Amino acid sequence: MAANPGKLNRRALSKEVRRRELIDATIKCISKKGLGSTTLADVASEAGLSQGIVNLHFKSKDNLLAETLRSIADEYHEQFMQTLEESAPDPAAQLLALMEMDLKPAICDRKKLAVWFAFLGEVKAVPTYRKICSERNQKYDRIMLDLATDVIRDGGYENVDARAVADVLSSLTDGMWLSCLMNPGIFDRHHALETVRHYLGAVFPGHCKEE
Amino acid sequence: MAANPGKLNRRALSKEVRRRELIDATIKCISKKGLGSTTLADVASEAGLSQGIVNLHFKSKDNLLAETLRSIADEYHEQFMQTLEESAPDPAAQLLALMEMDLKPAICDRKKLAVWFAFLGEVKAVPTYRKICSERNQKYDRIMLDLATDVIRDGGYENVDARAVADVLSSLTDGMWLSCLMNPGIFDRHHALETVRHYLGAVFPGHCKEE
Amino acid sequence: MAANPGKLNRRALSKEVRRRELIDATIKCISKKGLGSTTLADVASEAGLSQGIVNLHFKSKDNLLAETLRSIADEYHEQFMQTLEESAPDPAAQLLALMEMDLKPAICDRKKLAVWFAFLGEVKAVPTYRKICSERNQKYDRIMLDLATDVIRDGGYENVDARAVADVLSSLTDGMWLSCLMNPGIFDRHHALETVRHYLGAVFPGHCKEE
Amino acid sequence: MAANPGKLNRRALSKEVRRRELIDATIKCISKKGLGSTTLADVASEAGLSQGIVNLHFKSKDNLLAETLRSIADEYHEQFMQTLEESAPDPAAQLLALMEMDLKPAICDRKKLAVWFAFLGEVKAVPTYRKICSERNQKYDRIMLDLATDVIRDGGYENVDARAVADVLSSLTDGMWLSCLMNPGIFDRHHALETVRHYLGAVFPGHCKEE
DNA sequence: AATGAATGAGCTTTCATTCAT
DNA sequence: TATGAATGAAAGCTCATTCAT
Repeated sequence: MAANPGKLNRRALSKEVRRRELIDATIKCISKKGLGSTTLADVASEAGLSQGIVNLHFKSKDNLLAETLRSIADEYHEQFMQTLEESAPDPAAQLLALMEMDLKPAICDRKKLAVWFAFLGEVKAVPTYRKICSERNQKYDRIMLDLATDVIRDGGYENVDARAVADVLSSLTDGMWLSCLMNPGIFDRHHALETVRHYLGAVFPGHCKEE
Repeated sequence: MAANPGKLNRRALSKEVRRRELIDATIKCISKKGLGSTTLADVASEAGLSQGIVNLHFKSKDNLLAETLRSIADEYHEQFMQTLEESAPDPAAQLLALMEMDLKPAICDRKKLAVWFAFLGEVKAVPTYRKICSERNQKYDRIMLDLATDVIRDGGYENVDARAVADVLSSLTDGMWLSCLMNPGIFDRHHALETVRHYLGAVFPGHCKEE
Repeated sequence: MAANPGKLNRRALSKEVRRRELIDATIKCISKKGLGSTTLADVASEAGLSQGIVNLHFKSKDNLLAETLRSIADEYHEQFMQTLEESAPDPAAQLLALMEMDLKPAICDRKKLAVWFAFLGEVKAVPTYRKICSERNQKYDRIMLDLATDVIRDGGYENVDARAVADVLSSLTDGMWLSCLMNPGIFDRHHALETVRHYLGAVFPGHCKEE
Repeated sequence: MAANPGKLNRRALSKEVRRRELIDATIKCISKKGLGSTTLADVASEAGLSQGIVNLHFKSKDNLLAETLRSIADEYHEQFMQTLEESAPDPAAQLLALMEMDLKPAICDRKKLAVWFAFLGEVKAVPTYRKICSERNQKYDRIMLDLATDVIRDGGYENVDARAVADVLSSLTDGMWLSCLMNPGIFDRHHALETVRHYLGAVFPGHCKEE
């Protein structure tokens, strides 16, 4: 159908590549200067491109920021689902694997966390952000809840509340991330992981022993 | 001693009152429009005063924002210390009281949390903010750690790690606040409190039974 | 007629004193920060008085500046006339005395010259300033011209143009002042005086010999 | 031919040309309104361009002003050097030519002088200005001094001080310019030139006779 | 598709001036 | 008279956006 499908593909690819480059540049800028001080000029300069480039590819700054947030959320989602699969089928192992994932250097990284919390900080004021963030959270909460339910059922922990376990685990992730963001040099990934194990060992003594 | 103490006091007072009004207006604006979209004109207008008023009393916008953050931190600090005193001397009761405090409507309030997280979101980019926030956190962490240590010693929970307990509790607070901020209408204070009790009941079964 | 003449006098005096203080403060400020950067707050602060004081005594900033310029011009005028009298009646001696006066530390002083030239710099844009400055200059030019005419007549320098002599002397003053203003540390009062004598010795060899 | 030729031209202009236009507009504005009353809006409007244009090309107002001063100094420098060359090799002729140049309508022009003295007026307060102005002056003083030395040596005026001659000539220029600036309508270029000749005739009777 | 000069709305900040005390 | 908090107009500057090339 197309006169030059190869060229079209190349073009389409190149367009996607540019968007990727710009989003990456945006992440770098926000991490360095904060959301409030990041300008389109900063982003273009970081990407080694020209002034008007962002409006060309993203139409507006608001759009670029929303896409950047979406991109971060998507990236996390991919990691999350992959971890979930790889650690199947034992729900207890899955829970632990997910918590470990949240502490992996690739995810629990000050630069990325800075961007994530920068957007979180505008959540109440920018409905678009809230939608993206809360959708993400609800999805994971649901999965964590299911896993906790399975562990309880399989392990005979009838008096443990799955909802509470899921909430604590979610909170632990948020809390550890904030700690990592705010106490650079002090925050200890290893120690954080032990805290997670401490909690899981306390509620599921048979399955998750502290090391 | 002073020639005209009454007048002096009134003047000094009035200046402090103005600053208070402007900080309150700032909090309202940030909560409504976000940190990035709050202008000095917004603040002045919210306070019912004129354009130049903020620079008159705070010298610069940056300074106003830092003072606002400090004010929020101070307010929390007061509540924290008061709660600590009122619930003394039982350390287990104190721990629970502090967690309950964090869920009090006056503190776990979307408006205030929005402001708090707005500043947190800029923490990596603005050293001033990080200093204020991390000082605050370290202080409370220390107190929570001491309380947990006391509970463990008094209750004979030799195999429980006080550090881990303190970290989980800190994380729980952050996690619940984020949940409150992001899921208006869904977040349930009572339910959150039960989650806290669920955790404390798990680590300190003799002292903090779930209701 | 006045109910309390003593008090009225004191008031009148004090009012004049305040104006004097404020004009002096203005001169200090302009000399330090320049005409363009001097604010009423600077002036009030320099005078150790409060914000609104200038508008109270001078009605407006423009007025303060005009009065300041007038004050400088008046001060110069007094010195000029006194020098003229004291060196009378020999016109050649008077000419030399006036030129020496222009180099006196009290007049050829970087601080005062800075203020004088600051106003001169706005002469084209501010008619008020031009009026004050050019009236001053015309008057002195006239006197210098008369003195030169007398010297020429008395000394038999028929082929010397009095007009030209007066112009050169006026120019010399301006040029030396500019030199003093721009080359602090390098400008040499003594040397400048010799330059003046060099000129006068050249046109009036019998009367003004170089030393 | 083009749909909007004016607009097209605007964009096509080189960066250097834009800067030139803006400096010219600045000179016009300062000459009209004075240094203290010239705003960036004035400059942009005078250039027929938009508000933000100056900050785009000059980064700041201070920078624009410094560049403007430098441009004026450069322009004078070019004229000076050209005159020096064209009137070589007779030093007496060169001296006279340079003085004549200072009185040329293109240089002894109220508009340009207003700008020059506006900057001079801020010299003590703005070190940048002083540097530009005093560098300029020192260079010309040096050249005048050399020329005077040559005339003295060549003409056998052993008892004339070259330094004094150079200083008088510099002062004459400044004085005549001030006179031109302050006495519009009265100042007479021809008469001023005669004053110069009067002086040169007095010190170098063999070389520079009055006409 | 990409550039970057130009725009202009909107921001922070300064400051002469006013006015209740 | 004197104060200094408050005003509000006007300034310099930033930056998202546009558009001719």
